[in-house]
Amino acid sequence: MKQILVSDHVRSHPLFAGLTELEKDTLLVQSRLRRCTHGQMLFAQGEPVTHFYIVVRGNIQLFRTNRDGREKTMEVLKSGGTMCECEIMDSCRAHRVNAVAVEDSVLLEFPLTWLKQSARQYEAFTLNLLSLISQHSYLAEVEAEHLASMSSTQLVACFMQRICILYDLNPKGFELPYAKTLIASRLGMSLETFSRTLVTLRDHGITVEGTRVEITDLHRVQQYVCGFCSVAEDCAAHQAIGKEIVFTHEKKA
Amino acid sequence: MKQILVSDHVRSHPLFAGLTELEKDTLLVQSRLRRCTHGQMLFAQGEPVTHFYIVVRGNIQLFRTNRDGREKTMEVLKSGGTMCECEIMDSCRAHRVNAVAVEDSVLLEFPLTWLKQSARQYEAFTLNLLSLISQHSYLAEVEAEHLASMSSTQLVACFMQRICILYDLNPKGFELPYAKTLIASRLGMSLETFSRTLVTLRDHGITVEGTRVEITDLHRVQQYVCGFCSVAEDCAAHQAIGKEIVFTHEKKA
DNA sequence: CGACACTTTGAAGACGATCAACGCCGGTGG
DNA sequence: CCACCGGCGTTGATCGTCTTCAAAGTGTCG
Repeated sequence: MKQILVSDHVRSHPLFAGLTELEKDTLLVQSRLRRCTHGQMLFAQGEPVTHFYIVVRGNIQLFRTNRDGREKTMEVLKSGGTMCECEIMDSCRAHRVNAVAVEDSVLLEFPLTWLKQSARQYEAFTLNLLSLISQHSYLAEVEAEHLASMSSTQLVACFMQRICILYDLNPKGFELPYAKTLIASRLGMSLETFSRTLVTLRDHGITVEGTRVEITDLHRVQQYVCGFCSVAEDCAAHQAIGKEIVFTHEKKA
Repeated sequence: MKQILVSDHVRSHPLFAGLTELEKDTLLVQSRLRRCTHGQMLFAQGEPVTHFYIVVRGNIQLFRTNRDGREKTMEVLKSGGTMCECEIMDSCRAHRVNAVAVEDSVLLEFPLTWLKQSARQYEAFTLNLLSLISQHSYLAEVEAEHLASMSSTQLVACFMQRICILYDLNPKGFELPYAKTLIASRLGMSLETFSRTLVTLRDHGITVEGTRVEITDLHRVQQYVCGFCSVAEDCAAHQAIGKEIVFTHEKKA
């Protein structure tokens, strides 16, 4: 029963768009469901790449570790997120990031060769994969640009907007989906700085109390954030991608 | 004659690896050679995406413009570099960057549909394209991380190493391939800061006089840069990619 | 020679990281 | 039931780094 639900969700994943149900069966039968508990390591930097993953439930943190021992969170994947497609298609042997479950999570695990073979075999899958990686690449670019051109406070404001769309939260009041420490790390700033921005944000249309967030003045927020964002449709892009990847619930058009 | 030389170069481009000469013919016949002069705009942010490009000669600057009018250089493409594959595969209609020729340059121009069709049609091409985009995505990630974790001086030192490999320059003495203003913009720092780092770099094994650079102590440079670089084989990765993409001259193994 | 693009250098200021102290909360064990 | 602890977040003070503004130096080309 549970298994079937998961399958249904995964079947509507953009990666499988344009495939027949039969083809999806063939592809999905090679997957394995994997559960992991809060704090569990999925794989570590330097370990051989063995699988491709789709997150079904929970949040997975991807991060790198410096020689100094400093950590940088590259990404926090939610349901629908994918892992390792780049490493696999790039024929990179060793993992370039660490992956750890932020909370109890469920993943779908595919053998490495599955991805390469499917990319060869199914035209639609190929294009979906290309599209997925392209989007990912684009987002990375935009993020790098944001990092370079926006202040901490703007970064956080931008994050709040995205989180809201990505997790389908009500802007008028929602809870942060994960710890502030993780968010700060994700945004590449210290926890202290992050904490301070939250106070400042009140002047820009976002009120935060504990883990509760309220976007009080969306217009002001957008003015504040997007003035420094060179990509006009940036937030729109984020939205689109968010909607596509979410498969826990349909969003109205 | 010239045309033939260009073709030869392009034929050995990693994008066409694994294709028969006949297939390459079919693919390349759809391309058009395009020359552009120093300062010429290839396309601008917001304009519709119409072509895929491979740089044959010269340097092309890709940059974004903020609402503030601030510019951020995303990339400087050299011969062998490709443009717009992400926009095309992502089915993004409008260009997300501006492209301008830093110097007189030559490009190979393919219609938009060419890329999508070729990706559908030739298995090898598909995988090459996936690999290309994956690498690109990975580099973007690494760069974002560098930006976040390294000092300006370290960034410049890292840049010097890469430039050296990418352009096949002799570390014991070479000229910067383009203006310092552009490099600074590429590295996301102000020209003034860049200029100042060059003085500091002397203490870390790199001497710069005008546009002349000499890496006097490679070991020291690497120690200085890679200590903060979380990806162990980072520079190795850059190297590999550099070698693959260069097609103006073969490098010894 | 003078105009202009490019680069260097100096001084001031802003921003974020770091260190340190403290408050809050949930869990555990006496 | 209370005391202690550890994880997490806030707040304050300080310090280093990078940006900005301003001015002057260098080079090339007409």
